[in-house]
Amino acid sequence: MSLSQQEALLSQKYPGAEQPVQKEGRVGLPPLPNAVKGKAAFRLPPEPSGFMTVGHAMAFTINFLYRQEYDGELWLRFEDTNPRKVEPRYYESFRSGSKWLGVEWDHEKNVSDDIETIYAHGRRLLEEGKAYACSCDADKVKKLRFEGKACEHRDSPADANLRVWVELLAKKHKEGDYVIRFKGDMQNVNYSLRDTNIFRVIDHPHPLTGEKYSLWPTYDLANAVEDEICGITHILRSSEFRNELQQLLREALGLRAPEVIQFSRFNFKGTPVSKRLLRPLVEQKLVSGWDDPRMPTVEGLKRRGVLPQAIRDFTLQVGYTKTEHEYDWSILLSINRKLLDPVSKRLFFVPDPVELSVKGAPERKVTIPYHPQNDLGSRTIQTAGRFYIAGGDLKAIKEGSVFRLMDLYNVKLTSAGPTPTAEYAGDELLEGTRKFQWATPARVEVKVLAPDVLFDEKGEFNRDSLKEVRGYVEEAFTKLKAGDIVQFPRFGFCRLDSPGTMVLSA
RNA sequence: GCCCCGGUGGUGUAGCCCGGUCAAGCAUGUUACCCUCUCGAGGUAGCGACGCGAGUUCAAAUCUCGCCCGGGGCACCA
Repeated sequence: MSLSQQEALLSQKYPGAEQPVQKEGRVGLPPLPNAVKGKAAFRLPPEPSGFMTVGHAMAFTINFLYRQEYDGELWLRFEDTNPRKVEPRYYESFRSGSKWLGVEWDHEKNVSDDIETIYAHGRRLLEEGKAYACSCDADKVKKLRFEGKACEHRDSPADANLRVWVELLAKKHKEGDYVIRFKGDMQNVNYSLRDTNIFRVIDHPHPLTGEKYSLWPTYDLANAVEDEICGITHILRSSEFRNELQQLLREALGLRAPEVIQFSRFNFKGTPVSKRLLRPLVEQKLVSGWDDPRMPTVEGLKRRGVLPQAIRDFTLQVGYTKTEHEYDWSILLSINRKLLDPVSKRLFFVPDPVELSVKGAPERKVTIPYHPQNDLGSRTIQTAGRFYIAGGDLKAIKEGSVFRLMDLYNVKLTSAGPTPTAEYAGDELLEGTRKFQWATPARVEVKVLAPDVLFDEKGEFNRDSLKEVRGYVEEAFTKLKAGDIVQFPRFGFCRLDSPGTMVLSA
């Protein structure tokens, strides 16, 4: 059948079908399966074993956005069941980072608060013969697990297991002497289901509970119980977490099963989020710390002048998928620029400054608005015959040609030598003249740090990841407060980091 | 090795479930021009992609199979 015949048949059988409506692309995050408005609960489950990164920020944002959309509840829950990894400063990092981001949570808790409840569930598994105490050493466990064979402890009677359990709670056993294993299936293709450990002794003080407990639940049990306690309906998390074991534990304990939506980790090209890669940089002092503006930590991004709204908009725009991805900083920074543009004061910055004396320069007191369109106030500058302009700008100008000192007047370069001179060339705005920003002798010296990716394409540390540009800024710079972001025209948006030091955002 | 899960322009994503509206949308990037006393922001136009192969079908980015490539899991970590 030819196309025209098909069309004829179509309009005959289904009149109107030949004028299809354009489908609209999805805007925002996709709807959640089985989500009921007003009855959804989500969770932010960081392990406080490192600083909050963009990866966390994005995952948190997704959960928060859904909380808003479904009018649900959001838990900030610290997964602190490994006292050896957890530190107080990291809890705070997630709290302050989330606040900064604008992610508001309704409830906050630590898994370590609920150890007794988790013990109760563990005890039940033991009583019901669904778990057992095992004293095999780690190597033996591994070997038997690989072979798909059970050890002699699997069939211990419940009261014998309970006896060990009580001893464990009373700290009668050292680390490694016993573990509690959940009876799964020693033949399962998934090794993690072959009688996984759900409790182990960790002989190390916990930052919150001190020496009170030494028997700690592992992640899967803790999570299954906690999600029940919090009434979580939807779990949105990245795909390095497995679900089968938790599901089995829920069944064994009669707990509800939340919806689970998984997505790939949020990676940025040249800036991995992984602690394994980042820690050596900090330890070897290749970066100034975890809050270095090159770092993908929330503190790093903040110092770089990335606005919380930019992270939110970015997250909304890229969404989440199961595809592996490596984001380019350009999208985030582009969003950031658009947010910054209408609210950032313009200040003249002269990199690599060269002194320029202008003959016949009229003394002026110019008032220049801080923003070309929006009312952000203005500053007044007193000018005489001495200026500074950028070395790079000067090179672009031939002797005898005219350029304009932005927002001031025109000037003709009379000598380009090592001590360049110019002469006043009228106020009238001439079409096609180059316009350069400038500074007067009342200028302030600044250093601008320009962050770049931490790793090059070969995966090696980028030695050139923090370029430094020195120059002069006009006097109004002294009125800025730490954290203020301004635009240096023809240079970029910069954030005042510390006295005399700016960080280039983009 | 075993078990999952993915592959749409340089980058990110929409579309895939329910085949035709897709000679593939949007953003970023890039090029040119317009606007602007900024190389920012804004505007207009251009560039650029369905991993490969087979099958089903009148019709495949979309369904099926095989292959290739990538990621993750296989802890007394979370």
